[in-house]
Amino acid sequence: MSGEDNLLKLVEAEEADDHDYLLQEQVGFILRKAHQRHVSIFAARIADLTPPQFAALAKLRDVGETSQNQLGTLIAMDAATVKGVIDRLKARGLVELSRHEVDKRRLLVNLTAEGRDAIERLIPLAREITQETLAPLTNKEIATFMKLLAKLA
Amino acid sequence: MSGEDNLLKLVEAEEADDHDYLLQEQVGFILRKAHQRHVSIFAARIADLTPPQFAALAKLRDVGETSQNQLGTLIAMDAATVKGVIDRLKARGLVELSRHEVDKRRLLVNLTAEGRDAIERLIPLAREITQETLAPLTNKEIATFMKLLAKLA
DNA sequence: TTGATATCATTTGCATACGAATGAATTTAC
DNA sequence: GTAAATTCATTCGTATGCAAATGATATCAA
Repeated sequence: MSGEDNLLKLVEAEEADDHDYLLQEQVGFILRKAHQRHVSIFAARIADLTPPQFAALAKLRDVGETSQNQLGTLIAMDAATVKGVIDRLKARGLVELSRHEVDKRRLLVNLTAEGRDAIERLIPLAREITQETLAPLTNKEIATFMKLLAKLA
Repeated sequence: MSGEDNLLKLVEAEEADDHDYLLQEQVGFILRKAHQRHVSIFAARIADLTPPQFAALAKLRDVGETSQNQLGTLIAMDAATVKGVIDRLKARGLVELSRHEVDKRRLLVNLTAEGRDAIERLIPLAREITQETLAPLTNKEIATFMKLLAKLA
């Protein structure tokens, strides 16, 4: 029996023997590998920033000053994770922090001039990263894939 | 202009103004979110094991005793990462380690009886995790998606 | 055979990622 | 108006994930 038959079997929820559970056909495993490949492509093109750091800068460019928590929501990071990311961007002078004047719980984050320069400079590279990540697909496949992937995210 | 128009624009490599770079349309960002969602589904169904730990056990079940390095290759983990995963499985008595008799560099990893019981018990849950992860798609969409995702991984 | 390479594993350092607990500030409910 | 609940941020602990450096062993090549 071929791997594709196994996939079909699983999809159709037919009986599947426990002894032919194949890790390499599970969506979670392949999703993890696809993500790894993307991160590797990213690192090759943008060496001095990680994808989460880039995401924070790109989103700040998009929405302007926001609270750390709100930024985390926008880029799908929990509070603990976003704190680390912002701390490191701050240490490098790419963002600046301030307290919200009315709601004193909130920590406002904004791009510095240097941070704005950096993100503007990096966006063309990010477009190339997207292209390279999707390079194994035709344009038509890309459109299909992005539509389906979005449903899973 | 709609988001889909932006996507189309990007796919077709037409000119794209730098001021409308949208993070939430980039494949890397959505891939990261889809992966996060899968991990969350996994944790809800299998609380006492992480996806990488499960992958190690499932692959050992598949191939039998192997070197730590080889196992890492099979489950797409570098040497440093796989060491941590195996150490934790060993601490819980799910795998056992031994030295290769001929090649003394190699550290052989194998399931214990307890490890084998665990993975056999978990495989049905893993099938459910796959199903739930893919639940937003129809069967036809699943087949398409898995085919395209595999090309990117 | 021995010197250069390559492989296997380990360790260190850094960066996500998230659950859980905590404290401060705000909002809601009554 | 106050007590309860919620929100925002921080901290801690654990677990990937990977680059780089190191040491031990094995293989290759001259």
